[in-house]
Amino acid sequence: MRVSAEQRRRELAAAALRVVVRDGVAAATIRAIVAEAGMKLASFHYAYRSRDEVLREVVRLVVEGERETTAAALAEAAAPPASGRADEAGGPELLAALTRRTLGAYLASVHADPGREQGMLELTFTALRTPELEGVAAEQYAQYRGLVAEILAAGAELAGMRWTAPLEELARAIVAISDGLTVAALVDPDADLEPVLDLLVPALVARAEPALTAERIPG
Amino acid sequence: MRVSAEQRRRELAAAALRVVVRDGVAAATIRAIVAEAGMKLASFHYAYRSRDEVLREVVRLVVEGERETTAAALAEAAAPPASGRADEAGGPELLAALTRRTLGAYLASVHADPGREQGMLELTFTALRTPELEGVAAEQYAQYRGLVAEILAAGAELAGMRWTAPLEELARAIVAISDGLTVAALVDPDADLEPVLDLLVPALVARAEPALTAERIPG
DNA sequence: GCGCGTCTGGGACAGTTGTCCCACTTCGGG
DNA sequence: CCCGAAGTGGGACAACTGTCCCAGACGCGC
Repeated sequence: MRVSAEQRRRELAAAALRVVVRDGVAAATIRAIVAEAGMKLASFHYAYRSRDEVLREVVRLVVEGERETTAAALAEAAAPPASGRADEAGGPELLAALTRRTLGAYLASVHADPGREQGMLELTFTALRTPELEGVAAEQYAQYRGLVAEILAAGAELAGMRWTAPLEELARAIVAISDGLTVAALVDPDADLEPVLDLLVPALVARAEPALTAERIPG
Repeated sequence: MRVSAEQRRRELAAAALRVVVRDGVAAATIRAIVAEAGMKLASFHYAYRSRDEVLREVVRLVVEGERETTAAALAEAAAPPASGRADEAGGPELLAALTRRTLGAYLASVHADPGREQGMLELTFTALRTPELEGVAAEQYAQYRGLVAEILAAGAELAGMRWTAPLEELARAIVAISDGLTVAALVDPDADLEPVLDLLVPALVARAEPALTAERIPG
């Protein structure tokens, strides 16, 4: 079977991601990657120049994946409104519920597939230690913050609220909180992190106030 | 020069820690460790059975180090009271300042020596992936939480406050926050994390109330 | 139909790794 | 003083790594 180099690149990157998630970055050798992809060793250097290059691609792949997950999450968050929302629940309470639910969903995904987020953090650390991957980690996290900012904006709109702190600032805080929760969930999968969410979510929502909608301005 | 096996174990563990901090866990090969310690390769297997065994020892070493750092931090936190404290500043404000200062000091240490905390996280992740190191990560974080709980108790006492949430719960949250801030500082060393602290510290202090001291009970 | 460039297969290479071994040195107690 | 045990030195080993090479097979455009 003959496949284009571009197709091969994608398959190899996907295989590399699977290996990283399952066995960790350290185990993601070129041989392990091509085996996962069901290819021959030589095919690798036909598609990529080096191991670092695949890892860079993997990070890109992951960020893209998060983007899709985010989009899905946003759609889902917008779904349950049918049961009546903006009028029934107050803005702040709704925003808190949304924030809470989103963070909770993320945490559930970590519990469901711990290797995934651990692999991501391992990738980040590898990038930080590898000169050839300079800037990859920073870029990865900039993307994360951008995604979170989108979610924040969407959530506020949904709840009829307005953030009183810069979105980038809030996004940075949430990304940090997510990473912290991730490590906590990885190290101690049985721990109940709900109280931690209860502690942190209000701090976030405290940075929002009811938005003045067009309907309410006339008063 | 002839040294005892015990001495050699300590020196090797210390050398291993230096390598992990400077070059990462992946670079901490047996040869790199003995080179760092200025020993011969054979000396290693005379002191340790395997690489995993040193890593386990390194984690223990690190936790001990954190314990000392913590003790020093507690002493320092107790120092500035000479300028008048409990009476001058309100309990909640003081507790907030203490919390803020402690987290800030930790963050400063990450900026001062990024490799150290990255190395610690790498060690944790390695432990999570290595069957021979099962339980090491959980133990490491249990110790962390214990240390933080001590700091919390001391801080509350200093400020004449009382925590209204279980100490273990608060400690878990703070450890998670610290990890999140660590990753943020590692990935983007130039970022200003002060606003994030401003956001999170009040959430913690909100779980404290003025303690009823003996002097105030009579009323 | 066919030639040429694209892609594949298998192997080879040097470097590095963890582990082990055996001859040697050095010390401490008799 | 001297012998046995504790500690040291240097090297060897197989396994594994990233990288590279070259002969061959395939498919597409002419």
